[in-house]
Amino acid sequence: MDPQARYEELIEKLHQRQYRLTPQRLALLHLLAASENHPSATQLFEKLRDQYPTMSFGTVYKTINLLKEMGEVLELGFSNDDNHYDGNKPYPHPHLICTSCHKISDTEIELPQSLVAEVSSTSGYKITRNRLDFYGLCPQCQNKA
Amino acid sequence: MDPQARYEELIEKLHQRQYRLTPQRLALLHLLAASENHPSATQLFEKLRDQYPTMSFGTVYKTINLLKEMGEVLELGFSNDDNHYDGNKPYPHPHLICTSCHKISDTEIELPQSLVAEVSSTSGYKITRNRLDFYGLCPQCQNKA
DNA sequence: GTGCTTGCAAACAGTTTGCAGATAG
DNA sequence: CTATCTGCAAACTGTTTGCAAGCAC
Repeated sequence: MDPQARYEELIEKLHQRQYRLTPQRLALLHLLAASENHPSATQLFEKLRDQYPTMSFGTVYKTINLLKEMGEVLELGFSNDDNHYDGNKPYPHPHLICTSCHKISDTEIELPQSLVAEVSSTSGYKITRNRLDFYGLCPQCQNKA
Repeated sequence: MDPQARYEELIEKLHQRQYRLTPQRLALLHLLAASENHPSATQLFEKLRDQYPTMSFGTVYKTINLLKEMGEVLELGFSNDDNHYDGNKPYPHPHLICTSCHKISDTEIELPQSLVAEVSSTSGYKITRNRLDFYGLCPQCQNKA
């Protein structure tokens, strides 16, 4: 989705729930609406601090958690690394993660729904979401080697 | 693989690298060789403490990290929850995670290799491993509802 | 004006590290 | 005998929480 349209959509959704649209929140929404690079909380914090020198991690996390509860941001959690966020496509989708430069990209393909159905029927689980990550070397890092 | 056979295989692999086979390590290997329930470090620690009251987290983690370096244990990291381990099938394979009772199970199906090939060719990545988790309600938790 | 939000600092949880004493080989 | 391992405690990192002051509405 177009980042600007997504930004306006996020504002509208916060407004509907009567959450306050502070300048700090608007700036964070703007970053998350264009988050195809899947930034971490630290990366978001650092960009926001340029505009708002008093910006704190607490504020970043509180707003992100608000959006998570609303289902409007996808959190990609890792055990070692810090979490990364996608506010443009908040629904589960597969990712490519470069093991050298650590960048996170979307894939062009989706997890086939038939596979989900097969797992559901063989296991008896009522499957609600999934997480699929591919780890490897991105084209640029292959050339560096 | 049969847990007893896997246990002996792990002992042999540590022996080959001239790591010392302390009683604490053997007990941990024994648990990990039969880890179809994907225990966390805390769960492993608690079971080990029954046999070795002086057992510490440091020891558990140090041995797990040794096995990780050797590629003999699969670590399933989560951002909120603690990490879980599989020493029986140390290679990547899809998991089912119950969102109610939080148990982790293996699936009967594998991620199709054709899908990996497709992602690799459309993205140009040299893919080395993957992670696939399905979240949902297990059959038992569906009945409780 | 009201009460949600910010900003700061302290708390928190899981994991890692450092070091002295213990022990496998 | 000696290098590695254990066990303890402190350090570390990313995230969460509590509270007083600030500001959106």
